[in-house]
Amino acid sequence: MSYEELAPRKMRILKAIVDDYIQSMEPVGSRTIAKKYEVGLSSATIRNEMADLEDMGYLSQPYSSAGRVPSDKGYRIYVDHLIEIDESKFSEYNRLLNYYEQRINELGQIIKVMTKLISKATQYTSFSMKYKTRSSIIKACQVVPIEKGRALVVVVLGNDLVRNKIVNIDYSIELDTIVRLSNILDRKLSGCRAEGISVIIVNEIVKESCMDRHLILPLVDGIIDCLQHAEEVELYTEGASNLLMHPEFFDVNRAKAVLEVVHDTDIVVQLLKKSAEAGGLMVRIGQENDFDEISDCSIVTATYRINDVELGTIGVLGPTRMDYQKVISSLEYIRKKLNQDMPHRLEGS
Amino acid sequence: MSYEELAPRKMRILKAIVDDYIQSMEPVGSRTIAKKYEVGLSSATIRNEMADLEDMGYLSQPYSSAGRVPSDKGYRIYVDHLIEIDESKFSEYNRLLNYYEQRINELGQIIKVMTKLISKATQYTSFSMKYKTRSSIIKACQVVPIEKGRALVVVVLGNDLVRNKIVNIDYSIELDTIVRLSNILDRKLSGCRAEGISVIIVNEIVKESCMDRHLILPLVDGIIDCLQHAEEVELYTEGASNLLMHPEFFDVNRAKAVLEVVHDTDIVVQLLKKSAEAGGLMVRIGQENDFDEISDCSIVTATYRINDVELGTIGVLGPTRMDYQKVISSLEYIRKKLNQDMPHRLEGS
DNA sequence: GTTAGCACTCACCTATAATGAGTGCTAATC
DNA sequence: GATTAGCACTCATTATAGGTGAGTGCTAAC
Repeated sequence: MSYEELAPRKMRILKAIVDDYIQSMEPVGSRTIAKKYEVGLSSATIRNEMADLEDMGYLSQPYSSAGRVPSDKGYRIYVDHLIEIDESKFSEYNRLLNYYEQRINELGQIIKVMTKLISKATQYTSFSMKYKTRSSIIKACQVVPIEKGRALVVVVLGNDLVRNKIVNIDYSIELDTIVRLSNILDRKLSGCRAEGISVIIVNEIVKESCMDRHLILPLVDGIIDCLQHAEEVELYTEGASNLLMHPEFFDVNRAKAVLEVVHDTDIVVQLLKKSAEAGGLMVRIGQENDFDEISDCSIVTATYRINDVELGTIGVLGPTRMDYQKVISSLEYIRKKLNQDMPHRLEGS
Repeated sequence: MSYEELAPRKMRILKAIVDDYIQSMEPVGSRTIAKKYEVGLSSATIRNEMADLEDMGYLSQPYSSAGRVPSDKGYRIYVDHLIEIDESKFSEYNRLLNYYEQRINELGQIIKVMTKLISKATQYTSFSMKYKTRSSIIKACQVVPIEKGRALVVVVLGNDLVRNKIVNIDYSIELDTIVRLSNILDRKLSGCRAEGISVIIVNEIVKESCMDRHLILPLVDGIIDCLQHAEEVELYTEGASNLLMHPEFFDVNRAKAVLEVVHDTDIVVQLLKKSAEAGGLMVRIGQENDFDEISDCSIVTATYRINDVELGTIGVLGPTRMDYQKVISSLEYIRKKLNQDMPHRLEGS
């Protein structure tokens, strides 16, 4: 969709309307704009401009003599051209972040904390998603004997994520055989990409171990299982009930529909993944969302990368009448923060 | 609290009132009882009995000329003495359960599925909690080398739960040293209870490995870390938004307060743990709950054990006006089901 | 001990009127 | 030609008042 250029004055008025409506949720009238915002114009002139903006589809009127309300198209132009990102206000994040700093020991944890902060600060619902691994190179793998007939397969993946699975093995296999096997598997498979475990490699393992194929297969299957699970994502939701604070969800049915989406892991992951594809920041407004249940909601997502390694995606879901400025600024702020903090963290522990 | 004995007729009337109110949420009048329920009495007589029941605190009146509503005390006597558990209706569970049966591969999974079914069937919110491990005997432990200076500690616990942690080790340690160390650790610590890793054992390990103490300590610390995390619980929530379907939560503020509790992992765990202490089935009605936010809610919890091994706790949260009969029957049904299914599962995979 | 009858209470519903924020249009002004 | 002031009109929202009915407590009769 391309948007015709709008005269600067129309832009100013549109911005004022959206700003006001975001704050009050009341249809905003021409007099309000004339009084509260510094557009040196009378209400009558503004009235005319508003009529134009409505004709162009940026505003709409709930009923004939009410004020104007931004349409999805209006929000879109607001988000694309009228927002002023202001990161100066987020010192609160810093304070809270420092508090957590010391106890953060895992890569994903920092994003989790951010998610919590965002939901607190914005009063919307926020999500964070992290691929359990993306660069699924096998860094190391090992077989741990548990007891006769059973062993644990452990795989360490490219980004230090660990996956494991208990497998049943032949009763006849002795403990030290497992240790030997474990070393062979580790040597053969380390460095492999997930999809690179070919039959050829398995054959080599069989040959080198001098053992029967059917004794080894359960172990290899276990390893492959670990890798498949590795494509899973970890989802973290914060502040779902915040949505109930916003008047648009005072109606129980609306609220229920939205909360069902919020609690549906599959849908949320789908939504966040879209952002990852697009890369960087993404705003989907109202009907632009694929799901009808949230056609009166907006989603802002940001996917963070360092050295082309995808760290995760953070998303915020709120009513279409969302404080885009605050949300977008927050996510941008976090991007800076991550770029600043993560590199040393990545080489560090 | 001890409750005075109630005359059988009063009991019958009380049951009728609670049954009706649970279904309709409307204050129930004497005429309704006389017509809909088979107590061969006139409305006037019932009126007198109701007045008595109100005096005794089992009922209350929203306003002077309205019907009666059960009080917490009324629900209590209903739950304790008037419920008929009927498990015949839950064939639906069976059908759904069979569908999932094949894909259940983990111990806790079956409880998760049950949780989902319950929330669907009852239209309330349900939880399941599982200790990540309770019998924290070390079944096996192993050190997996990842790369120079780093290794992965893996601990398999009594109930087949696996925990792991990446630790930094001295740069000078060679790969085969780790393998040797791993075997020593496994031999020395297998069979240990979590709290039984004494300094003596560590000293033995140091001696046998002929290595410096400070080289080994990071590994031992890693193992201990794994065990400490083992006391954590896993919580699973299903159907949070179901609560919004019940009229008592049409008010946004009530709904928000309750949903906040539902989403607060710590509080929910606390609630469910209480049940574990009490053992078996537990019903907490309205004000009996420790948290004000849910003083208009009831919680039914059931902790399941087999051979004194705690499998987990399932809980249902809904409005005080809850279909206790259905909820309690469901949880009892599941207890039967678990006793039937789990034993072979436990020895099996 | 039980029941029928009756006056009384009080939430809830409905209709109507009053209010006021906001508009579109027209004519006067810069 | 663009801007503004003025005015009649629209329509959601709020307040008020009367009517309705479910349910009670009490009394007297069975």
